[in-house]
Amino acid sequence: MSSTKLNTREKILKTTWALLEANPDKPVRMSDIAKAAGISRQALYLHFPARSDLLVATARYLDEVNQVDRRLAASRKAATGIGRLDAFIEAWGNYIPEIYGMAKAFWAQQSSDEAVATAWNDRMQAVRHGCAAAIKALKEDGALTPEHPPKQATDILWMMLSVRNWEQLTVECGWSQKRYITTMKKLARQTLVN
Amino acid sequence: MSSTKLNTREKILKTTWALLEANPDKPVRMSDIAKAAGISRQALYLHFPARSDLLVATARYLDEVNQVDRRLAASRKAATGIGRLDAFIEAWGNYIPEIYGMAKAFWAQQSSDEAVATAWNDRMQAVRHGCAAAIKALKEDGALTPEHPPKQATDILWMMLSVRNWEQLTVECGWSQKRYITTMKKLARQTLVN
DNA sequence: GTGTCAACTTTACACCGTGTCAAGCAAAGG
DNA sequence: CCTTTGCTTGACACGGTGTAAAGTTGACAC
Repeated sequence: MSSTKLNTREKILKTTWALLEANPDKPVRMSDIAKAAGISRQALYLHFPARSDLLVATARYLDEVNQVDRRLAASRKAATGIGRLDAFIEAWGNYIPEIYGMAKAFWAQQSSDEAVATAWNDRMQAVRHGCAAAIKALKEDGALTPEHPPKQATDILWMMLSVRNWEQLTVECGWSQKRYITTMKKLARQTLVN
Repeated sequence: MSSTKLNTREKILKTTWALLEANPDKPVRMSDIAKAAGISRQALYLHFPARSDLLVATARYLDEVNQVDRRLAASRKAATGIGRLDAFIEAWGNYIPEIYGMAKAFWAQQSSDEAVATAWNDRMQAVRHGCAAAIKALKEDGALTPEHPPKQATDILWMMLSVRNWEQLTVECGWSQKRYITTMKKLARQTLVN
């Protein structure tokens, strides 16, 4: 069988993610992975030159499992107006909570290698891109009014707290972050039932 | 001088944070810290039995620097209504962005020790507590209407994305997370200018 | 002065996880 | 039968953490 190597590689990736998922708090050692996959530690290095390569490959492997390409495509070619929002929720709704779990597990791996961080940033960026595209599309549909409407103070607080995590999304949506927060503060004062 | 040891300890903590801040992407080694502080590596272990202890101590040290206690107190005993929001913004406004930078630097240290993770979780929790208290207080003041008002789709998307990060806050504010998202989706459909 | 104690120094080393090197082995396929 | 492929075992170098032991310096007590 010439596909033995491919099978082993697949098995390694599967096992790696299984271990990461099972221990989202502790770094998983190469020897642990080898043992769980039923192969020698050296065979691991035969397939992946370094631990960081294995981690990056596992991240890519998860893209397939989670059909990220399909989601990206789906959220791009969605209908208009309310249909767009439905499509967006359908495409990303269950993936967004999951990707946080994955990020946590990879974070715990403590790889100092930049490739691992980059690979993961790319994945988070894909989600942000998807969200930004959806918002933009809704805006173009006229489903959103261009000005910020009055908001409740809770909303403003939520946004102040979340804007840091999603600063890239803010930029992609064409909102200046600083100005955004300032506006939020101002609106908070205006809209409070004082 | 009997305060030599205290001075050295202070110097170590200061140096450690300086190095963390300077390299928020790379783990800082004990030898690096010792060198920067102008002492031997062993002196470090004399003050802090392990690297994780030093990291935890540095986190606590930052609490003092950032006057977290004062902020917590200030956001608790604030005025009512609009004054509360002002007090909240004054107390936490500049700290919240900063704490993300700190978290990043500590995250990069790749300490597998649970104490470090716990220490940092506690700090993030303190911020969440502060926010939750402010929101609750505003609610009690009657500054917020009890029902969710109509929202723009952007708001809902923001919240859907941020709710994961701040699930604890959701709980503390007495909101069920699942129900929150469901409500958000429903409101999104209702309020879209379709 | 002498002695003592505390803070720190230097040197050396054990441990652990990553990554490497070398030699061997079993099975598929010409 | 012989070669190639995909693995095996065993040994080891390296770097960073943490430990152990003996030596040095300076402040203060008597």
